[in-house]
Amino acid sequence: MENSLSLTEENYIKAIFQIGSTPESNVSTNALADSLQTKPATVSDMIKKLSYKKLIFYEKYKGVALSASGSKEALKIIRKHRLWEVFLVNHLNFKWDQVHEIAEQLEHIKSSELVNRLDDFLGNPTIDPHGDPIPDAKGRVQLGPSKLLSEMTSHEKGIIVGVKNEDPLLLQHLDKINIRLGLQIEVTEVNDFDQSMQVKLPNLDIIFLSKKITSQILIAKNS
Amino acid sequence: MENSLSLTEENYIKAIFQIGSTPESNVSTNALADSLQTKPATVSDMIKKLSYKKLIFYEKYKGVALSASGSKEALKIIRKHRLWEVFLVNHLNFKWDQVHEIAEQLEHIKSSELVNRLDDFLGNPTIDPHGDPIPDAKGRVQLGPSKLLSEMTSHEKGIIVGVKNEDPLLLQHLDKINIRLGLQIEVTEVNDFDQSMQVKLPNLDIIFLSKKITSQILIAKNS
DNA sequence: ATTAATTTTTAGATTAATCTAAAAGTTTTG
DNA sequence: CAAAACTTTTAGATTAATCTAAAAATTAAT
Repeated sequence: MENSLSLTEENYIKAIFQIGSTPESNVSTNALADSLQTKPATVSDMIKKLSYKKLIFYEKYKGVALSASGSKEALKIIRKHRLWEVFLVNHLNFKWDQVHEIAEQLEHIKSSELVNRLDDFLGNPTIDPHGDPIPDAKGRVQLGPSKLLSEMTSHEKGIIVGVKNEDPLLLQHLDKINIRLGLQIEVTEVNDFDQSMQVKLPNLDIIFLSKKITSQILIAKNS
Repeated sequence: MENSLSLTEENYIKAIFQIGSTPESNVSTNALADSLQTKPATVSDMIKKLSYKKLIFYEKYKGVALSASGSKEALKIIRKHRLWEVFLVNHLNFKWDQVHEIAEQLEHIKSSELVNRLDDFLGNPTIDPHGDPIPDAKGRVQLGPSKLLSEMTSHEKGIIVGVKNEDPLLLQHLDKINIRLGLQIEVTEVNDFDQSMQVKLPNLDIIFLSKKITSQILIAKNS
Protein backbone atom coordinates (compact mmCIF):
# COMPACT_ATOMS: atom_id res chain seq x y z
CA MET A 1 0.00 0.00 0.00
CA GLU A 2 1.29 3.41 1.07
CA ASN A 3 0.45 4.96 -2.23
CA SER A 4 -1.83 8.00 -2.24
CA LEU A 5 -1.26 9.99 -5.37
CA SER A 6 -0.69 13.71 -5.51
CA LEU A 7 -3.34 15.86 -7.12
CA THR A 8 -1.17 16.17 -10.20
CA GLU A 9 -0.52 12.46 -10.42
CA GLU A 10 -4.23 11.81 -10.21
CA ASN A 11 -4.87 14.22 -13.03
CA TYR A 12 -2.31 12.52 -15.24
CA ILE A 13 -3.74 9.07 -14.53
CA LYS A 14 -7.23 10.26 -15.31
CA ALA A 15 -6.14 11.97 -18.52
CA ILE A 16 -4.33 8.85 -19.69
CA PHE A 17 -7.43 6.81 -18.99
CA GLN A 18 -9.69 9.19 -20.84
CA ILE A 19 -7.49 9.64 -23.89
CA GLY A 20 -6.40 6.05 -24.08
CA SER A 21 -9.78 4.45 -23.64
CA THR A 22 -9.35 3.27 -27.24
CA PRO A 23 -6.85 0.49 -26.56
CA GLU A 24 -5.46 0.45 -30.07
CA SER A 25 -2.45 2.62 -29.31
CA ASN A 26 -0.49 4.14 -26.47
CA VAL A 27 -1.10 7.68 -25.30
CA SER A 28 1.44 10.13 -26.69
CA THR A 29 3.32 12.75 -24.73
CA ASN A 30 1.87 15.52 -26.85
CA ALA A 31 -1.69 14.29 -26.43
CA LEU A 32 -1.23 14.35 -22.68
CA ALA A 33 0.37 17.78 -22.72
CA ASP A 34 -2.59 19.00 -24.72
CA SER A 35 -5.19 17.45 -22.51
CA LEU A 36 -3.53 18.67 -19.32
CA GLN A 37 -2.74 22.12 -20.69
CA THR A 38 0.92 21.77 -19.99
CA LYS A 39 4.16 21.34 -21.93
CA PRO A 40 5.52 18.08 -23.39
CA ALA A 41 8.71 18.47 -21.33
CA THR A 42 6.65 18.51 -18.16
CA VAL A 43 4.76 15.44 -19.25
CA SER A 44 7.99 13.60 -19.97
CA ASP A 45 9.13 14.13 -16.40
CA MET A 46 5.86 13.09 -14.83
CA ILE A 47 5.72 10.01 -17.02
CA LYS A 48 8.98 8.83 -15.56
CA LYS A 49 7.60 9.25 -12.09
CA LEU A 50 4.37 7.38 -12.79
CA SER A 51 6.32 4.68 -14.53
CA TYR A 52 8.61 4.31 -11.54
CA LYS A 53 5.50 3.93 -9.39
CA LYS A 54 4.25 1.21 -11.74
CA LEU A 55 1.06 3.06 -12.54
CA ILE A 56 1.82 3.12 -16.27
CA PHE A 57 3.79 1.16 -18.82
CA TYR A 58 6.29 3.30 -20.62
CA GLU A 59 8.95 2.94 -23.23
CA LYS A 60 10.86 5.98 -24.37
CA TYR A 61 9.36 7.58 -27.45
CA LYS A 62 6.58 4.98 -27.47
CA GLY A 63 3.96 6.66 -25.31
CA VAL A 64 2.25 5.26 -22.23
CA ALA A 65 -0.58 2.95 -21.19
CA LEU A 66 -2.08 2.41 -17.75
CA SER A 67 -1.07 -0.63 -15.73
CA ALA A 68 -3.69 -2.58 -13.77
CA SER A 69 -3.12 -0.46 -10.68
CA GLY A 70 -3.15 2.70 -12.80
CA SER A 71 -6.54 1.78 -14.26
CA LYS A 72 -7.85 1.03 -10.83
CA GLU A 73 -6.85 4.49 -9.64
CA ALA A 74 -8.34 6.11 -12.73
CA LEU A 75 -11.65 4.36 -12.19
CA LYS A 76 -11.73 5.45 -8.57
CA ILE A 77 -11.29 9.06 -9.59
CA ILE A 78 -13.88 8.82 -12.36
CA ARG A 79 -16.31 7.16 -9.97
CA LYS A 80 -15.94 10.04 -7.57
CA HIS A 81 -16.25 12.65 -10.29
CA ARG A 82 -19.48 11.18 -11.62
CA LEU A 83 -21.06 10.52 -8.23
CA TRP A 84 -20.43 14.09 -7.17
CA GLU A 85 -21.98 15.29 -10.43
CA VAL A 86 -25.12 13.33 -9.62
CA PHE A 87 -25.18 14.92 -6.18
CA LEU A 88 -24.76 18.40 -7.59
CA VAL A 89 -27.52 17.99 -10.16
CA ASN A 90 -30.01 15.88 -8.24
CA HIS A 91 -29.69 17.45 -4.81
CA LEU A 92 -28.21 20.91 -5.23
CA ASN A 93 -30.13 21.75 -8.42
CA PHE A 94 -27.14 22.55 -10.58
CA LYS A 95 -27.59 22.29 -14.33
CA TRP A 96 -25.64 19.66 -16.26
CA ASP A 97 -23.42 22.33 -17.76
CA GLN A 98 -22.37 23.70 -14.36
CA VAL A 99 -21.05 20.66 -12.58
CA HIS A 100 -17.90 19.63 -14.38
CA GLU A 101 -15.53 22.16 -12.88
CA ILE A 102 -16.74 21.59 -9.33
CA ALA A 103 -16.56 17.82 -9.75
CA GLU A 104 -12.97 18.24 -10.96
CA GLN A 105 -12.20 19.44 -7.46
CA LEU A 106 -14.41 17.03 -5.53
CA GLU A 107 -13.00 14.00 -7.35
CA HIS A 108 -9.75 14.41 -5.42
CA ILE A 109 -11.26 14.16 -1.94
CA LYS A 110 -9.71 11.12 -0.30
CA SER A 111 -12.02 8.87 1.70
CA SER A 112 -13.40 5.64 0.33
CA GLU A 113 -15.92 5.66 3.15
CA LEU A 114 -17.19 8.99 1.87
CA VAL A 115 -17.53 7.80 -1.73
CA ASN A 116 -19.39 4.68 -0.79
CA ARG A 117 -21.78 6.47 1.51
CA LEU A 118 -22.37 9.11 -1.13
CA ASP A 119 -23.10 6.33 -3.60
CA ASP A 120 -25.73 4.88 -1.25
CA PHE A 121 -27.18 8.29 -0.47
CA LEU A 122 -27.64 8.90 -4.19
CA GLY A 123 -29.32 5.52 -4.64
CA ASN A 124 -26.40 3.84 -6.40
CA PRO A 125 -26.84 5.61 -9.71
CA THR A 126 -25.40 3.92 -12.79
CA ILE A 127 -24.99 6.99 -14.96
CA ASP A 128 -24.01 10.60 -14.34
CA PRO A 129 -25.96 13.65 -15.61
CA HIS A 130 -24.25 13.40 -19.01
CA GLY A 131 -25.05 9.72 -19.47
CA ASP A 132 -21.58 8.47 -18.60
CA PRO A 133 -21.52 5.21 -16.64
CA ILE A 134 -20.46 5.31 -12.99
CA PRO A 135 -17.94 2.63 -11.98
CA ASP A 136 -19.00 0.68 -8.88
CA ALA A 137 -16.87 0.36 -5.73
CA LYS A 138 -14.83 -2.37 -7.40
CA GLY A 139 -14.22 -0.31 -10.51
CA ARG A 140 -16.65 -2.21 -12.71
CA VAL A 141 -18.41 -0.16 -15.37
CA GLN A 142 -21.44 -1.31 -17.25
CA LEU A 143 -22.01 0.74 -20.30
CA GLY A 144 -24.80 -0.08 -22.66
CA PRO A 145 -23.46 -0.22 -26.23
CA SER A 146 -23.91 3.07 -27.99
CA LYS A 147 -23.11 4.81 -31.24
CA LEU A 148 -22.84 8.41 -32.30
CA LEU A 149 -25.83 10.27 -33.64
CA SER A 150 -23.57 11.29 -36.51
CA GLU A 151 -23.35 7.63 -37.56
CA MET A 152 -27.09 7.31 -38.05
CA THR A 153 -28.89 7.51 -41.38
CA SER A 154 -32.16 8.99 -42.51
CA HIS A 155 -35.31 7.63 -40.85
CA GLU A 156 -33.38 5.79 -38.15
CA LYS A 157 -34.78 6.12 -34.62
CA GLY A 158 -32.91 5.96 -31.34
CA ILE A 159 -32.72 7.03 -27.74
CA ILE A 160 -30.21 9.61 -26.53
CA VAL A 161 -28.12 8.04 -23.79
CA GLY A 162 -25.19 10.38 -23.43
CA VAL A 163 -23.08 13.34 -24.42
CA LYS A 164 -19.39 12.75 -25.02
CA ASN A 165 -18.20 16.15 -23.97
CA GLU A 166 -18.81 18.27 -20.89
CA ASP A 167 -18.19 21.62 -22.54
CA PRO A 168 -20.72 24.00 -20.95
CA LEU A 169 -21.34 25.74 -24.26
CA LEU A 170 -22.38 22.48 -25.89
CA LEU A 171 -24.56 21.48 -22.93
CA GLN A 172 -26.25 24.86 -22.74
CA HIS A 173 -26.99 24.71 -26.43
CA LEU A 174 -28.54 21.25 -26.09
CA ASP A 175 -30.67 22.57 -23.25
CA LYS A 176 -31.84 25.44 -25.40
CA ILE A 177 -33.00 23.15 -28.20
CA ASN A 178 -34.59 20.75 -25.69
CA ILE A 179 -32.22 17.86 -26.11
CA ARG A 180 -31.95 15.71 -22.96
CA LEU A 181 -30.91 12.19 -22.07
CA GLY A 182 -33.61 9.57 -22.56
CA LEU A 183 -35.23 11.34 -25.48
CA GLN A 184 -36.42 9.22 -28.40
CA ILE A 185 -35.40 10.91 -31.63
CA GLU A 186 -35.70 10.20 -35.33
CA VAL A 187 -33.30 11.34 -38.01
CA THR A 188 -35.47 12.92 -40.67
CA GLU A 189 -32.77 14.13 -43.00
CA VAL A 190 -29.01 14.01 -43.46
CA ASN A 191 -27.27 16.65 -45.53
CA ASP A 192 -24.68 14.91 -47.70
CA PHE A 193 -22.50 17.99 -48.04
CA ASP A 194 -21.78 18.89 -44.42
CA GLN A 195 -23.31 15.90 -42.59
CA SER A 196 -25.69 18.19 -40.73
CA MET A 197 -28.97 16.57 -39.75
CA GLN A 198 -32.60 17.28 -39.15
CA VAL A 199 -33.93 15.37 -36.18
CA LYS A 200 -37.50 14.95 -34.94
CA LEU A 201 -38.13 15.17 -31.20
CA PRO A 202 -40.97 13.40 -29.33
CA ASN A 203 -42.95 16.65 -29.36
CA LEU A 204 -42.65 16.54 -33.17
CA ASP A 205 -40.41 19.61 -33.29
CA ILE A 206 -37.76 19.29 -35.96
CA ILE A 207 -34.33 20.62 -35.09
CA PHE A 208 -31.15 21.17 -37.09
CA LEU A 209 -27.87 19.79 -35.80
CA SER A 210 -24.39 20.34 -37.23
CA LYS A 211 -21.91 17.48 -37.56
CA LYS A 212 -19.94 19.04 -34.72
CA ILE A 213 -22.91 18.44 -32.45
CA THR A 214 -24.16 15.11 -33.77
CA SER A 215 -20.70 13.66 -33.25
CA GLN A 216 -20.98 14.41 -29.52
CA ILE A 217 -24.34 12.76 -28.91
CA LEU A 218 -24.57 9.08 -28.01
CA ILE A 219 -27.50 6.89 -29.05
CA ALA A 220 -28.34 3.50 -27.51
CA LYS A 221 -27.27 0.69 -29.81
CA ASN A 222 -29.55 -2.16 -28.74
CA SER A 223 -32.97 -0.56 -28.35
CA MET B 1 -9.70 40.68 -6.83
CA GLU B 2 -7.55 37.99 -8.33
CA ASN B 3 -6.81 36.44 -4.99
CA SER B 4 -7.59 32.73 -4.55
CA LEU B 5 -5.39 31.35 -1.83
CA SER B 6 -3.33 28.21 -2.08
CA LEU B 7 -4.31 25.26 0.07
CA THR B 8 -1.42 26.05 2.39
CA GLU B 9 -2.31 29.70 2.65
CA GLU B 10 -5.88 28.76 3.53
CA ASN B 11 -4.65 26.47 6.27
CA TYR B 12 -2.50 29.21 7.76
CA ILE B 13 -5.33 31.73 7.70
CA LYS B 14 -7.66 29.26 9.35
CA ALA B 15 -5.12 28.35 12.02
CA ILE B 16 -4.48 32.00 12.82
CA PHE B 17 -8.20 32.55 13.13
CA GLN B 18 -8.68 29.58 15.41
CA ILE B 19 -5.73 30.26 17.67
CA GLY B 20 -6.20 33.97 17.76
CA SER B 21 -9.90 34.07 18.37
CA THR B 22 -9.02 35.50 21.78
CA PRO B 23 -8.14 39.01 20.61
CA GLU B 24 -5.97 39.84 23.59
CA SER B 25 -2.67 39.03 21.89
CA ASN B 26 -1.16 38.25 18.52
CA VAL B 27 -0.58 34.71 17.35
CA SER B 28 3.02 33.59 17.81
CA THR B 29 5.16 31.87 15.25
CA ASN B 30 5.63 28.88 17.50
CA ALA B 31 1.92 28.51 18.19
CA LEU B 32 1.29 28.44 14.47
CA ALA B 33 4.08 25.95 13.84
CA ASP B 34 2.57 23.76 16.51
CA SER B 35 -0.93 24.00 15.23
CA LEU B 36 0.10 23.35 11.64
CA GLN B 37 2.57 20.61 12.50
CA THR B 38 5.41 22.39 10.82
CA LYS B 39 8.60 24.21 11.80
CA PRO B 40 8.87 27.82 12.98
CA ALA B 41 11.22 28.65 10.10
CA THR B 42 8.54 27.57 7.64
CA VAL B 43 5.97 29.68 9.43
CA SER B 44 8.24 32.72 9.31
CA ASP B 45 8.44 32.46 5.54
CA MET B 46 4.73 31.99 5.04
CA ILE B 47 3.96 34.87 7.37
CA LYS B 48 5.93 37.19 5.12
CA LYS B 49 3.92 36.04 2.17
CA LEU B 50 0.54 36.47 3.87
CA SER B 51 1.63 39.84 5.15
CA TYR B 52 2.63 40.92 1.66
CA LYS B 53 -0.84 39.87 0.50
CA LYS B 54 -2.36 41.97 3.29
CA LEU B 55 -4.18 39.05 4.83
CA ILE B 56 -2.43 39.52 8.18
CA PHE B 57 -0.80 42.27 10.19
CA TYR B 58 2.75 41.44 11.06
CA GLU B 59 5.65 42.99 12.88
CA LYS B 60 8.88 41.08 13.22
CA TYR B 61 9.09 39.18 16.49
CA LYS B 62 5.61 40.40 17.45
CA GLY B 63 3.42 37.69 15.98
CA VAL B 64 0.48 38.09 13.62
CA ALA B 65 -3.20 38.98 13.57
CA LEU B 66 -5.70 38.66 10.74
CA SER B 67 -6.62 41.73 8.72
CA ALA B 68 -10.23 42.32 7.70
CA SER B 69 -9.76 40.43 4.44
CA GLY B 70 -7.90 37.66 6.28
CA SER B 71 -10.80 37.22 8.70
CA LYS B 72 -13.22 37.16 5.83
CA GLU B 73 -11.28 34.35 4.19
CA ALA B 74 -11.05 32.44 7.46
CA LEU B 75 -14.79 32.66 7.98
CA LYS B 76 -15.43 31.41 4.47
CA ILE B 77 -13.29 28.35 5.11
CA ILE B 78 -14.86 27.69 8.49
CA ARG B 79 -18.32 28.07 6.99
CA LYS B 80 -17.50 25.44 4.40
CA HIS B 81 -15.95 23.10 6.94
CA ARG B 82 -18.98 23.20 9.20
CA LEU B 83 -21.58 22.95 6.45
CA TRP B 84 -19.87 19.89 5.03
CA GLU B 85 -19.82 18.37 8.50
CA VAL B 86 -23.57 18.83 8.74
CA PHE B 87 -23.94 17.14 5.36
CA LEU B 88 -21.75 14.22 6.38
CA VAL B 89 -23.58 13.63 9.64
CA ASN B 90 -27.16 14.41 8.64
CA HIS B 91 -27.21 12.90 5.17
CA LEU B 92 -24.39 10.37 4.93
CA ASN B 93 -24.82 9.02 8.46
CA PHE B 94 -21.30 9.64 9.65
CA LYS B 95 -20.75 9.92 13.40
CA TRP B 96 -19.59 13.24 14.83
CA ASP B 97 -16.14 11.80 15.51
CA GLN B 98 -15.62 10.78 11.87
CA VAL B 99 -16.20 13.99 9.99
CA HIS B 100 -13.37 16.32 10.89
CA GLU B 101 -10.71 14.88 8.62
CA ILE B 102 -13.00 14.70 5.60
CA ALA B 103 -14.26 18.23 6.19
CA GLU B 104 -10.63 19.39 6.31
CA GLN B 105 -10.47 18.41 2.66
CA LEU B 106 -13.90 19.57 1.60
CA GLU B 107 -13.41 23.02 3.11
CA HIS B 108 -10.94 23.85 0.33
CA ILE B 109 -13.34 23.26 -2.56
CA LYS B 110 -13.69 26.56 -4.38
CA SER B 111 -17.19 27.55 -5.50
CA SER B 112 -19.31 30.00 -3.61
CA GLU B 113 -22.30 28.78 -5.60
CA LEU B 114 -21.69 25.30 -4.22
CA VAL B 115 -21.43 26.46 -0.61
CA ASN B 116 -24.59 28.51 -0.80
CA ARG B 117 -26.60 25.75 -2.45
CA LEU B 118 -25.28 23.27 0.08
CA ASP B 119 -26.35 25.65 2.84
CA ASP B 120 -29.88 25.76 1.42
CA PHE B 121 -29.97 22.00 0.87
CA LEU B 122 -29.07 21.48 4.51
CA GLY B 123 -31.80 23.92 5.61
CA ASN B 124 -29.44 26.75 6.58
CA PRO B 125 -28.19 25.16 9.78
CA THR B 126 -26.76 27.47 12.44
CA ILE B 127 -24.53 24.96 14.22
CA ASP B 128 -22.39 22.03 13.12
CA PRO B 129 -22.49 18.55 14.69
CA HIS B 130 -20.15 19.67 17.48
CA GLY B 131 -22.23 22.72 18.36
CA ASP B 132 -19.96 25.22 16.64
CA PRO B 133 -21.79 28.10 14.96
CA ILE B 134 -21.84 28.22 11.15
CA PRO B 135 -21.02 31.63 9.64
CA ASP B 136 -23.60 32.79 7.08
CA ALA B 137 -22.78 33.75 3.50
CA LYS B 138 -21.65 37.17 4.70
CA GLY B 139 -19.41 35.74 7.37
CA ARG B 140 -21.66 36.62 10.28
CA VAL B 141 -21.63 34.19 13.19
CA GLN B 142 -24.20 34.14 15.91
CA LEU B 143 -23.03 32.21 18.87
CA GLY B 144 -25.14 31.99 21.96
CA PRO B 145 -23.06 32.83 25.02
CA SER B 146 -21.64 29.73 26.63
CA LYS B 147 -19.35 28.67 29.46
CA LEU B 148 -17.35 25.55 30.17
CA LEU B 149 -18.86 22.71 32.14
CA SER B 150 -15.70 22.85 34.24
CA GLU B 151 -16.71 26.34 35.41
CA MET B 152 -19.97 25.13 36.91
CA THR B 153 -20.56 24.41 40.57
CA SER B 154 -22.51 21.77 42.44
CA HIS B 155 -26.27 21.62 41.80
CA GLU B 156 -26.04 23.95 38.81
CA LYS B 157 -28.10 22.91 35.77
CA GLY B 158 -27.40 23.62 32.13
CA ILE B 159 -27.78 22.54 28.53
CA ILE B 160 -24.88 21.13 26.55
CA VAL B 161 -24.44 23.26 23.44
CA GLY B 162 -21.03 22.32 22.15
CA VAL B 163 -17.70 20.54 22.33
CA LYS B 164 -14.56 22.63 21.96
CA ASN B 165 -12.43 19.96 20.41
CA GLU B 166 -12.94 17.60 17.48
CA ASP B 167 -10.57 14.88 18.69
CA PRO B 168 -12.26 11.60 17.71
CA LEU B 169 -11.18 9.94 20.95
CA LEU B 170 -12.98 12.58 23.00
CA LEU B 171 -16.08 12.43 20.82
CA GLN B 172 -16.22 8.65 20.89
CA HIS B 173 -15.95 8.69 24.64
CA LEU B 174 -18.79 11.19 24.94
CA ASP B 175 -20.88 8.94 22.71
CA LYS B 176 -20.14 5.97 24.91
CA ILE B 177 -21.35 7.75 28.05
CA ASN B 178 -24.39 9.15 26.22
CA ILE B 179 -23.39 12.77 26.15
CA ARG B 180 -24.87 14.66 23.21
CA LEU B 181 -25.65 18.25 22.28
CA GLY B 182 -28.93 19.56 23.64
CA LEU B 183 -28.84 17.46 26.77
CA GLN B 184 -29.93 19.09 30.02
CA ILE B 185 -27.50 18.13 32.75
CA GLU B 186 -27.06 18.85 36.42
CA VAL B 187 -23.77 18.93 38.30
CA THR B 188 -24.31 16.71 41.34
CA GLU B 189 -20.83 16.86 42.78
CA VAL B 190 -17.48 18.53 42.20
CA ASN B 191 -14.32 16.95 43.57
CA ASP B 192 -12.18 19.69 45.05
CA PHE B 193 -8.94 17.81 44.61
CA ASP B 194 -8.93 17.09 40.87
CA GLN B 195 -11.98 19.09 39.71
CA SER B 196 -13.61 15.93 38.41
CA MET B 197 -17.41 16.01 38.44
CA GLN B 198 -20.45 13.87 38.82
CA VAL B 199 -23.18 14.89 36.44
CA LYS B 200 -26.80 13.76 36.22
CA LEU B 201 -28.27 13.10 32.79
CA PRO B 202 -31.96 13.46 31.87
CA ASN B 203 -32.37 9.68 32.23
CA LEU B 204 -31.14 10.09 35.83
CA ASP B 205 -27.89 8.23 35.16
CA ILE B 206 -24.98 9.76 37.01
CA ILE B 207 -21.68 9.88 35.19
CA PHE B 208 -18.13 10.81 36.19
CA LEU B 209 -16.18 13.33 34.17
CA SER B 210 -12.54 14.34 34.59
CA LYS B 211 -11.44 17.97 34.40
CA LYS B 212 -9.87 17.20 31.05
CA ILE B 213 -13.32 16.41 29.69
CA THR B 214 -15.40 19.02 31.52
CA SER B 215 -13.10 21.71 30.16
CA GLN B 216 -14.05 20.70 26.61
CA ILE B 217 -17.83 20.80 27.04
CA LEU B 218 -19.76 24.01 26.46
CA ILE B 219 -22.91 24.87 28.40
CA ALA B 220 -25.45 27.51 27.36
CA LYS B 221 -25.02 30.63 29.44
CA ASN B 222 -28.44 32.26 29.22
CA SER B 223 -30.85 29.36 29.70
C1' DA C 1 16.81 6.32 -48.48
C1' DT C 2 18.29 10.68 -47.19
C1' DT C 3 16.42 14.91 -45.82
C1' DA C 4 12.77 17.49 -43.58
C1' DA C 5 9.28 17.78 -40.17
C1' DT C 6 7.56 16.35 -36.01
C1' DT C 7 7.72 14.37 -31.51
C1' DT C 8 9.99 13.38 -27.40
C1' DT C 9 13.51 13.78 -24.18
C1' DT C 10 17.22 16.07 -21.66
C1' DA C 11 19.43 20.07 -19.52
C1' DG C 12 19.14 23.83 -16.80
C1' DA C 13 16.08 27.24 -14.29
C1' DT C 14 12.12 28.75 -11.49
C1' DT C 15 8.48 28.80 -7.82
C1' DA C 16 6.05 27.17 -3.64
C1' DA C 17 6.54 24.85 0.43
C1' DT C 18 9.31 22.70 3.26
C1' DC C 19 13.58 21.52 6.21
C1' DT C 20 18.06 22.05 9.35
C1' DA C 21 21.40 24.80 11.38
C1' DA C 22 22.91 29.04 12.81
C1' DA C 23 22.30 33.90 13.90
C1' DA C 24 19.56 37.56 15.93
C1' DG C 25 16.15 39.32 19.04
C1' DT C 26 13.16 38.94 23.34
C1' DT C 27 12.12 37.38 27.90
C1' DT C 28 13.00 35.53 32.08
C1' DT C 29 15.59 34.96 36.08
C1' DG C 30 18.91 34.75 39.58
C1' DC D 1 20.61 44.19 34.89
C1' DA D 2 23.48 40.80 32.77
C1' DA D 3 23.37 35.79 31.64
C1' DA D 4 20.56 32.04 30.39
C1' DA D 5 16.60 30.41 28.07
C1' DC D 6 13.53 30.80 24.70
C1' DT D 7 11.54 32.55 20.30
C1' DT D 8 12.00 34.14 15.84
C1' DT D 9 14.32 35.04 11.74
C1' DT D 10 17.80 34.30 8.16
C1' DA D 11 20.72 31.42 5.22
C1' DG D 12 21.19 27.71 2.48
C1' DA D 13 19.19 23.17 0.76
C1' DT D 14 15.59 20.02 -0.89
C1' DT D 15 11.40 18.29 -3.38
C1' DA D 16 7.47 18.52 -6.61
C1' DA D 17 5.84 20.59 -10.49
C1' DT D 18 6.57 23.49 -13.86
C1' DC D 19 8.96 26.17 -17.81
C1' DT D 20 12.21 27.31 -22.14
C1' DA D 21 15.65 26.00 -25.18
C1' DA D 22 18.26 22.64 -27.25
C1' DA D 23 19.38 17.85 -28.39
C1' DA D 24 17.90 13.24 -29.80
C1' DA D 25 14.76 10.01 -31.84
C1' DT D 26 11.06 8.88 -34.78
C1' DT D 27 8.06 9.57 -38.71
C1' DA D 28 6.94 11.55 -43.12
C1' DA D 29 8.10 13.10 -47.64
C1' DT D 30 10.44 13.95 -51.76
